[in-house]
Amino acid sequence: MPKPRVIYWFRTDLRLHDSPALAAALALSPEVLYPIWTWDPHYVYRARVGPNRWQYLLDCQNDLSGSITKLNPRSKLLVIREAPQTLFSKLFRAWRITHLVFEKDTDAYAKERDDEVVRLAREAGVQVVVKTGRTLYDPDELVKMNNGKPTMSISQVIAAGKKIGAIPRPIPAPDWLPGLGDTDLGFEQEKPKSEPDVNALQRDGHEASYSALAGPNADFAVPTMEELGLKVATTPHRGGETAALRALDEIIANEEYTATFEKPKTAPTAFEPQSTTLLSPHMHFGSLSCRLFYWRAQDVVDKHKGKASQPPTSLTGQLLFRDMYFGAQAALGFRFGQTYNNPQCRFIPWHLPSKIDTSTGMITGEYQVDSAEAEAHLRRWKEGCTGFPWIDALMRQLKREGWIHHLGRHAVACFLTRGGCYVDWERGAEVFEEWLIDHEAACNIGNWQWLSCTAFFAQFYRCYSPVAFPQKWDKEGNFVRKYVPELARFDKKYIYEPWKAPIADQKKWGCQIRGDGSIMTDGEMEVYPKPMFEFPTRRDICIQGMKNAYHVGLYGNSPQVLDGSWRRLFDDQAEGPTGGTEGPAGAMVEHEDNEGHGKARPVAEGPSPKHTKKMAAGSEKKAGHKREASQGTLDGMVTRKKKKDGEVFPNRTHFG
DNA sequence: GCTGATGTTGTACTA
DNA sequence: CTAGTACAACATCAG
Repeated sequence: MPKPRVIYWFRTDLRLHDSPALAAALALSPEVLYPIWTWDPHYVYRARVGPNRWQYLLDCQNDLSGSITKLNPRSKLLVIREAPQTLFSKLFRAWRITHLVFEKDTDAYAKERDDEVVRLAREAGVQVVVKTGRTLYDPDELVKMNNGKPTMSISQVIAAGKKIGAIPRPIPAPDWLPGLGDTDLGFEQEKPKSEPDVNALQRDGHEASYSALAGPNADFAVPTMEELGLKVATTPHRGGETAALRALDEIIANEEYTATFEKPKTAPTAFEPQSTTLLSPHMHFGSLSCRLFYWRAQDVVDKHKGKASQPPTSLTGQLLFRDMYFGAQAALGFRFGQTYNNPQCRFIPWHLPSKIDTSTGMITGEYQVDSAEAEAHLRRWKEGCTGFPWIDALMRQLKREGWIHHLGRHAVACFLTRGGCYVDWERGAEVFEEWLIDHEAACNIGNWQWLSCTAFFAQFYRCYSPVAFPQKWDKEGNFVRKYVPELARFDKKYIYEPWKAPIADQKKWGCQIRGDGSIMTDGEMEVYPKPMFEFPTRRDICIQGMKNAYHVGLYGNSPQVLDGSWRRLFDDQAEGPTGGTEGPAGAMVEHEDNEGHGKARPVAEGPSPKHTKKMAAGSEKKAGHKREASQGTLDGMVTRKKKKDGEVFPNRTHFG
């Protein structure tokens, strides 16, 4: 029996420690082991990735390659520049591969890609070994133990996890690796389609990702930012397993911090050092095993029984939330990333809704500009010139550094969606996807749904104020002073609402408050924009809009959402109709032009007559429900049809 | 099916 | 400065 010739396919597991998949590869006692990375055009052209996350990936790859070489001088990470879907068949043949091993990934795209690669392996007679290692529990297992349903609350995760059993203890890194075999390729590179390219703006140089299979020097080296044509990264955060393990050691060494950590009590205004661990980007790239993190934290908690914090607020609780989002994504697939056709998402008629591809039922990546005002709000939010220093400081930190505190994410997400701009959460999620170094599709999508009260969370009347909230954490405004330096000299009395400062003081402190962000300076004087709306007014409008949408009671898979007839159930100009004229499923709906959409007004108390008149067909009244009792006069109120098991996923459209 | 408590992370006001 | 309360009101969970 000849010894196995193994490809170990690195993806989001850029580490040697606690890797069940790598251990499984070594357990085959291979003759040769090829550690490879496939430079996937999906991430180069289709997924939104900014320079900071690219840099972080390269950090991880360089560190990993170095660590591999330390274990065997005749090995390193081989970066191969072709789509895995076209590469593998050729690679199996060229290197006479017998086994392909990789870590399981339940991300919607990854699942589709891996299914295809597994198919190619079968075709080539190559055995495939897949192991879980990305989450505490296997997300598919978690869903199974949750009665086949997406995990939508932390108690469901804990209950399902109990049924699965103990979270495995981490396994040590290998102390040796087999060497590479012959690395001749002997086949042509299939160049990927570079259009459409959502990342064109991330580059300022010539894009040469696919110059040659093994790179410009034919040595399989990790690319450089320059080579990829990417703009220079501005993040101070560096990736790599070595840095990750060092950071974890430092955190765990502080037993008090580790044992008593409570997320809601960590300051979103803290910087140098931050109040949370900053381990999330390491877990995204797999340069840190979440199970190593879990057990090192849990061991400290066990040692300090009694005074230690508990899930969900503790450190281990944060990891359980991560598993919850992975479980929801694993159950829903691509639908998880959009409201349209997602049974878990409440339907809210946000501004700037996604365009839908009617043949697939998927969002296209483009959106309808139903309101010029909302479009301006989105642009100013993204660029950090809303005129609210707390929001702008966070967005500027996000753009520059690729990371902001979890509660800061709450603040800007609430502000963009249900607590200010009434813009679709999918727009915000796209910006985070582009800029976060720890962008994890499942967690990002889940958190945006949470904050926008689309799924997971529903208390829309709890609304973050861009003034009161940061005041609670940082009375001096030091965070704002760092990231919005033009306000650095303002008195703390005005630091979160500088437009209230007298003109004379503004001049004295070297910054005028005027304009919409398009003017940055005026001679010697700096300029910071006026707030783009009066927040208390907008908050009230948004809360009324949310209340109204909740009353209408549609979900992403409601027939009226699928065919576009939902518009008839919402008042024109009440916050917020989209004013669009194209139905998502191509259904043209009669609809007056929403002229002057700038002036949204709060809807009257309770649902308007329109809602009582036009019920959502397919919904039914909840007789005797206390919500109806409290609104007794509103006889047409519609609520969600109670779903029974098996009804959650109507097989209405085809996916994948 | 009902009730009451709870839900990682609100605000504004009062005492 | 901190603790408690009303605000207006959602979904889930335990019993």
